[in-house]
Amino acid sequence: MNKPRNPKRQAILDAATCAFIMHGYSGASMEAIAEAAPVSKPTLYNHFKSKQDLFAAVIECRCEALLSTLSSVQAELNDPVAGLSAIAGAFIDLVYADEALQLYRLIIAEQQQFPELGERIYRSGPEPVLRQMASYLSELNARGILKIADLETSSRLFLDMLKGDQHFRCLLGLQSGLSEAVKQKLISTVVSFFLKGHGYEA
Amino acid sequence: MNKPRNPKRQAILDAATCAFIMHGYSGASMEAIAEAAPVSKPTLYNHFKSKQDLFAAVIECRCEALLSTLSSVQAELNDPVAGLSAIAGAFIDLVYADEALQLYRLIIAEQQQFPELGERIYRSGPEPVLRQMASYLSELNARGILKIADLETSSRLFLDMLKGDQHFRCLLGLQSGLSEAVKQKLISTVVSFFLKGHGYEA
DNA sequence: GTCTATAGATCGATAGAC
DNA sequence: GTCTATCGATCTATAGAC
Repeated sequence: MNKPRNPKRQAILDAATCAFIMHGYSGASMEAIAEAAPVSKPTLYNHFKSKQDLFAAVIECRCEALLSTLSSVQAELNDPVAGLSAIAGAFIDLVYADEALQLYRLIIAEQQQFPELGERIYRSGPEPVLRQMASYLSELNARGILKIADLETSSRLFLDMLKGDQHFRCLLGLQSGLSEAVKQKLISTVVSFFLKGHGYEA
Repeated sequence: MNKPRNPKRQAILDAATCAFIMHGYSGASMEAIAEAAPVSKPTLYNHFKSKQDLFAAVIECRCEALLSTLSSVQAELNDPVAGLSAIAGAFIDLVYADEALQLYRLIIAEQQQFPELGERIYRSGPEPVLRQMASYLSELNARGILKIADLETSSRLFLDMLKGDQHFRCLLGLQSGLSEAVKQKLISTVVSFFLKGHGYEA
């Protein structure tokens, strides 16, 4: 449908992404987006038939960009401390990234205006991560390293501790991310706590 | 400054609260708020000098309403399972309440427009809860029931597990809250996991 | 204090020339 | 496809009568 390389279209998408992130859906005007692109309004409406259409395209684009970083986490199976730490590190890098935080804000903000958006995002973002985590824990179970009864719940708790209050503080603008030192401390604390809670002896 | 009992002012605040929650700051119009109150626009501008002023008043009002429910959690000190479960239950009731979820969405959404808002909310909401939690854990330490090295971190992890992925799903509109059964299961899982992770034997 | 009426600006979206 | 110019609606905020 869309020509893959259309510089104007991409310029519009970039300007719109910036505008929606900065001012929200209602706060961003098509006029300002066209001016920032920079194209005229009719050109804008040539590429996207409406404001809603443009917004959907922006969300889709951001989602793909974020998910592409998710794929390759090589998880060590013999050393659960190293394996869980690697997963934790990748997860933190993903959800604390500036672009991710901006996307979080935008989706949560417009959930009332676009009810189907939240579900689509969750299915294509957090849910795959949860499955990947449960799958890794299942492997640890199979090797007799851990004995976890409820894989999904344990996966959730593990990720929740990594994306908890600190993440909320980022969403509120109290911090802009996690320093490397804080990140490493968080990972080691959560991993050791998680393993101890599941009866693993180091 | 403000007369404590002003029915019109309260009607405006109620209408504005509803409008901001439903459509966000930019999406809610002073015209619609005045119509819903119902008062005329000049009356509205008599009570609140601008849209920003009205928004600040709405946030303040909601914050007070939510914090008033926070105060009285009687924590059992001899039985950590019962004590932690009580705290967990109150915390869940607080953050999963419809009004709280709506407030979360609104604050996160408008963080870019009102940068100081996030900090004020955090200082008057999550931070006191964190202190209360740390204070309780400190008491358990003093009685020799637990041996927690980092009270703040442990408090955070405990609360994070209660307000994690499920809370995020609520913010995205995938669920409207927690059923009583899910809530009880979450509490018992988290409490036992937390105690085990800190070396407590039941 | 409260209303009707409206100013002044800006919004999303479009018509028509090139 | 891209532009200039503009429509019709709606927005925040205010002037003036009661």
